[in-house]
Amino acid sequence: MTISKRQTSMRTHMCGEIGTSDIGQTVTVCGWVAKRREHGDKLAFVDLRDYSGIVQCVIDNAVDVRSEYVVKITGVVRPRPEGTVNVNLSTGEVEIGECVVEVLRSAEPPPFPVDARADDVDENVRLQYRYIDIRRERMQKNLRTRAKVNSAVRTAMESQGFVEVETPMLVPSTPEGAREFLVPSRKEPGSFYALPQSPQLFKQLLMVAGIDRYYQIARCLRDEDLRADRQYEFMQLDAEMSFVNQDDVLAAISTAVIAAAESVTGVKPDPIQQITWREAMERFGVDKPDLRFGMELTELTSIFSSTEFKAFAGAESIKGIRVEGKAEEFGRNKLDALTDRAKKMGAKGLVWLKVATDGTLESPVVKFLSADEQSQLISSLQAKAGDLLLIVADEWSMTCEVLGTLRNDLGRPPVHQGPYRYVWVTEFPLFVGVDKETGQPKPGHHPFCQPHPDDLDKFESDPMSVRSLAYDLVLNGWELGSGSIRIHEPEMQRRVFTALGISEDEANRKFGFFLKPFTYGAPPHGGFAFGLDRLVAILAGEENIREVIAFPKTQSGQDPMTNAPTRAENKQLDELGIRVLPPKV
RNA sequence: GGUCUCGUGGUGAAGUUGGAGUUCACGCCGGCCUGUCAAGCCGGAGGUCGCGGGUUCGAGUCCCGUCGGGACCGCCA
Repeated sequence: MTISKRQTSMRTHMCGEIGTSDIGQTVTVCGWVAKRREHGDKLAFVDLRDYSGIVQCVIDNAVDVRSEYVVKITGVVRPRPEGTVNVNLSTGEVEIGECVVEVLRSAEPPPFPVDARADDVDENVRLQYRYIDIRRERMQKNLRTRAKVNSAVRTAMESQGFVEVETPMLVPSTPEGAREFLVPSRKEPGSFYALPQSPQLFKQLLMVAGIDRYYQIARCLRDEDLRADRQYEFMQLDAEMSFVNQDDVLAAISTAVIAAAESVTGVKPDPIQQITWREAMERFGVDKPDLRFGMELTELTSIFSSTEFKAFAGAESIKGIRVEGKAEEFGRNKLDALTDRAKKMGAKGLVWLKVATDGTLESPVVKFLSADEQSQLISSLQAKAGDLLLIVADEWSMTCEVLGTLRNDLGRPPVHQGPYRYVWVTEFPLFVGVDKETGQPKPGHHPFCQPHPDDLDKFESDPMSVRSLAYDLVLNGWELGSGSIRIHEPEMQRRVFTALGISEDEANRKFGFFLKPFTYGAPPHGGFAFGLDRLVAILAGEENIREVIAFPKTQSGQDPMTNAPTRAENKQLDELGIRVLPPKV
């Protein structure tokens, strides 16, 4: 026996799908009472809700049904009397009359309105009663959007020959990376599994294992502080491919992302453009540029090559942004706040100039700038009367970073506001910064990432300038995910470990179980993973991934509905060989 | 770990230089009502102002601490 998408033995129609074409039919609908309006002994209106929408049922007022009662209503679809059509309701041209009402279950009054008004309710209360919150249109839509994305991604991956393989949730703890959740072993007290931060190790081993193209919609867990775009557990499209170069991986993932976006918006996004990490930093000051607005960083270093102004003289990099028409709006307080922000990020200072109505510059520092410098500044930034100009002179990375942050602060629209601008950022540096303790370079992505073939000659002489075959996918300034071509040759891996200051002993100790399989014939391979929660949130028009997760945790990592995490029973702890320390005072 | 911010009947808010748990809307309970639709009218119930101290004749309001929510920084190879 098969069952239809909607019809069951208890109902013939969905509430929100009843329309004029059903007029005259006897229908049975099931759902929750959204609203009851009483009009004397014999007449009452009941708005019945299921996930598809709301339909008005005309009932005998003697029937006692109240908010959120679960009922089954059988009646005849009929057009509404003239003048009583409700244009705000998809079913507003019809109603169900001659109703027989069966109460399947009574209900307590809900703690908050089960409609858009609950958008203003304290999120903690919504989470405490999440099963009611999810009855609302917004949550129904978001969770169904999520399902559409998952489905589109699966279809796209499978159509490209990827094989879904499930990897374990109980894995060994790995020394690098994010803090892990640990799971105690009962059979071996004192030993622990970790919950996976990602299936990284396993998917690369699947390449050694000849799976060729692997994907998984994988749950990943990281015990790091939560944010609007971060939860302890989150879902990724995780993929890995053999015998590929970077373009192959980008093409495969682009196909999946574009399919996901199209499944939700109905519009197929343009091919995803690419920029290098260097260019992203030069133009936008961040490695996850938001391409929806301009205000790009303008290169000014050469203008001030022989300047008298001490703050600019000898600076490695001088850049500026033009904040269009904001000169008047930014008084002393706001400018001081911007300067503070820049200094907190480590900049020596922030220079601001305003363009007056006569086109001249106004600023405390203008007297230090030559007429030539001033005019070049105005022309380079294409400054016009009423503009505010912000300039930073510092080391290249600091200059970019500070202005990039100010650009986002001053110009960035909410993340979900269209248009959707996807971009691949490629050629990330292989090493980023230096470990404070060891003085050795730190991996930009992870230590198994393939260096850029054009930079191999600089590997030992100038490691910090070596690019990698690592890439990020960015949407509207949100990092969706990242990936790389991996190292598959032990010689190259040794060079990278050496540059990182990891000895052969240490490498074998930390990564042995991972490195050994590579000696048995590892194909060239690369992969990618991107966060589905973030993609769904943006496509659903939400600013917070909690809105697209059925049962999320609060910022402190708790679930107000289940009260997790809870204290373990002594009996359980005994069995696991665990003793809990008294709370720190 | 840090910065900022919020906490007042079930929900959302207002609450003035510190002066009685005061107010508004929704919801809830009861009554009226035959065309409403986030119905309308009448009546009613419902709060340890997150919690604990302090200042004061007097604290929702001021101070200190604490708990909880949120945003951000650190962190997230």
